[in-house]
Amino acid sequence: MRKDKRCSSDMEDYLEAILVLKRENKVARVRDISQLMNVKPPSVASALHTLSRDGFVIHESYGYVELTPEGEKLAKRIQSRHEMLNKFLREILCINPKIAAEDACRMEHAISQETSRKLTKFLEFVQTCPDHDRPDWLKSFDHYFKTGKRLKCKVRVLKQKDST
Amino acid sequence: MRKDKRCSSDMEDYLEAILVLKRENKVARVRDISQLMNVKPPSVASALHTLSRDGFVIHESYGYVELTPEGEKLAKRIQSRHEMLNKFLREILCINPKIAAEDACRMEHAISQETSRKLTKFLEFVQTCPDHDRPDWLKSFDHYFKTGKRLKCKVRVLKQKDST
DNA sequence: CAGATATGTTAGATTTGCCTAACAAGTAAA
DNA sequence: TTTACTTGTTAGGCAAATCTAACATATCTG
Repeated sequence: MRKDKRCSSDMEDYLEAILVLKRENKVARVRDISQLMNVKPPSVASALHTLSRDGFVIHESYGYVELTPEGEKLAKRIQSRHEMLNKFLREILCINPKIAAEDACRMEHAISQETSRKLTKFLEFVQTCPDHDRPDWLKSFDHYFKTGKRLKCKVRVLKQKDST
Repeated sequence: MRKDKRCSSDMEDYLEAILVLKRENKVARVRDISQLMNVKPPSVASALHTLSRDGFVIHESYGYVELTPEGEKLAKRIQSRHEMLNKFLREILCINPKIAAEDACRMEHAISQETSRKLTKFLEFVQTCPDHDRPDWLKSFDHYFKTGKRLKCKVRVLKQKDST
């Protein structure tokens, strides 16, 4: 099995932007990418050249930008990491949304597949928690974060039945 | 209050390496930095120039490398993030140590102060958990990760006393 | 102390990604 | 259809970070 092709964080960001634009507008154009990413059009042109050379996009002069299967796969991976990290930061750590978004943007390029998978599972675990709202320990963490003090832990009582 | 001076992730890595070397060997030399960071000595020289220009290190030709107070403060901040992330990845997510180390290395440059603080608190919370070993929900997460199935949750029983 | 070895520096090339300025192509409207 | 406007491309430059090759300094050892 051939290994996944790789690219720089910067190029990953371009792929992600292209995916977003195609979802929102059906097509991705140089101008839109440029605006979304806060770079000038020539930077986009240059990036597209690189991404095209490496087989992640198809782009003919003055045309729309298309993702290759390889490019789409990578873009989707990046984007799902982005969303997952965002959720983790906001819902578990209660980071303010603006900062969470910025952090997720950078972290998505920093984490391994293993960490990505584990974090995803972690979120799933918390979200499918039998508690109607946030699980008990997460509320307890909130309190700990705000006050530095630990709520009395109900679980403790139960656990003691195992020890004599 | 003046804002903290900033530098690139690459330069942050140099600062961190210098701090590590000073801790281990009392002094930091170009060669050691070069070996620790897997770059060639001229790259170190060039980085030291930059860091020196920006007030993070003091380095006279052929001498040891010293951190300025500013540089030391930043280096310590990076390093504590590094350790914190490492711990989080290993102890909460049970990532294999080698991968955890690599991820921590990259993530330390990606997270904001807010995320850093919250994660630190989160770790503290787990580690000061009344359970003798790992808190209940963490064991439960392990099981969830391995099997995809949720253990019956003892807490649930207790919580029900609050309803109705 | 003098040569050999290790360490550090300088010069200059390369890569990546960004920019501005100038030009080219497409689109819309008079 | 010809002019004006928008969009895209090319050329060329800059900054960061890396490298190799060549040179300089320091240190060790006979």
